[in-house]
Amino acid sequence: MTSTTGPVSSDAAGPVRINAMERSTTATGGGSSRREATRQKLYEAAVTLIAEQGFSATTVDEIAERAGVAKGTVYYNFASKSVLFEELLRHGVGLLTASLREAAEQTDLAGGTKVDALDAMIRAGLGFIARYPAFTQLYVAELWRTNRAWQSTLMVVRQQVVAVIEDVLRAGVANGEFSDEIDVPLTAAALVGMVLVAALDWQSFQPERSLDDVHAALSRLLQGRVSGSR
Amino acid sequence: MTSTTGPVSSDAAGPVRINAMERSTTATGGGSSRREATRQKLYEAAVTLIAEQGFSATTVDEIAERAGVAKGTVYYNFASKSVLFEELLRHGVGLLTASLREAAEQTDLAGGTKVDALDAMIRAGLGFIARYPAFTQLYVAELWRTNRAWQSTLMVVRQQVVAVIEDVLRAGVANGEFSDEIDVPLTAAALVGMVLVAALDWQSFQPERSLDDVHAALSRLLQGRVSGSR
DNA sequence: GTTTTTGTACTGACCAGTCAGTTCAAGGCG
DNA sequence: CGCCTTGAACTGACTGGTCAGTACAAAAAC
Repeated sequence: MTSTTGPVSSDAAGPVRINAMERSTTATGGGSSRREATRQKLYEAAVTLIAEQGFSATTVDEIAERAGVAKGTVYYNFASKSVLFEELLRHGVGLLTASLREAAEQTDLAGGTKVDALDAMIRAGLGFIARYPAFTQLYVAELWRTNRAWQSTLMVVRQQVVAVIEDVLRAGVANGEFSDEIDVPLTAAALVGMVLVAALDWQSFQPERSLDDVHAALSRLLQGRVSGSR
Repeated sequence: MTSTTGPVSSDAAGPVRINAMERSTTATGGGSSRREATRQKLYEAAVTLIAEQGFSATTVDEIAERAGVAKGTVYYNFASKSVLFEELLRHGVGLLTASLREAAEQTDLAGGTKVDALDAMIRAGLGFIARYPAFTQLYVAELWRTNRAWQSTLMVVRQQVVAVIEDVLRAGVANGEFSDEIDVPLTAAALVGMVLVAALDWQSFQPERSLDDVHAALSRLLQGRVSGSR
């Protein structure tokens, strides 16, 4: 019921503000809010359970129980366990990319450099991970799996995240702020990894640190202020 | 049978040089080589299957079949599926840390700086991942799981990897090469993440790139040569 | 009166772990 | 050498349990 569990927290009683991806809820365009509330509860329950145990080890009965809902309801709302998971993934990644893109845009509007934009995106990424740790865990754990039914969903979802960063890197190269010798895709992947792993480590092994601490450490690394004492 | 699958390749016909952890193979002190060969086959089979599908989705029957061995043999050699997995983890991480540590030492002996050492470790890490991609996948996917039977094994194993890097960072701070304001644990985690994620991305999504390419990109990032055109 | 949820019961597949029995390899012995 | 013994290593059918997904009648909710 409480939030802090996943990327699906929005007030269940309020109007629907999910980034639309439903097949065709109803013709009215609003979508039944009762149904939507149930889905939210299922997302929240599923995201934590799957993050903790993995997809296969998590049972539909568990998800239903944690969501406070009958098992039949799960199947009334989602075609299968896998479909529930895929929609969860898409939903969460939508939130993440929106957050990153917004951070980059804000910096642009404020007349910041591209380094500033990257920095702001690091902060936004950390903020997202702090708010939705379970989702992040699940994302990392499933992203590099091959041989899985939802391979294609995973590819799409990865590309969305990386693309946001690649855009900023390319813009920086174009305006001369970054070396034109940087490898855009690899650097983007490395940056994602840096933030992801540092943040997960932070959450799992030293949760007492503040977001600012973590941000400062990563920012220093990004700007090459590691070598050179002082 | 071929290697390239996991951190468990050594020639099965050769003398036993496994990092010892056997209960009490025989009194002769050598350990049955037949048994050891079977274990190797099981490790190899398990590492790829678990990397592809995850621990829970991989069945003991599958592992046995891929290893060309009967199911009972798995249980003759390992107390349970989880134990097999834990020993696999420990074995692989042992190889990784040895490789990292060696890279750092070599640099030291050659009179290199600590930045050089980090650079050499990045290269060693990339080499390891290229040789044992399945193990790396599995490591990343399982490392941040909570609520799991092998929590403690995971903690130990993580600490071993991070410690190698932290040591170099601390040495660099001590000799004035690095700023004394860097956050050692966080920076170490970030570096691990940078290498891990960039390498997995490389393997999964742009395998045509050479190790040198990837190394160059990460090295540039490490040394802050991203900003500044040229 | 239509949509959504509930609760319970059921099915069929799948799977971790077991165990009684078989094979292997190495040493002893005639 | 060929034969036997012994214990370690291996086998694979079997068991007990679990779980995804189904079915459906009755109750809420709207």
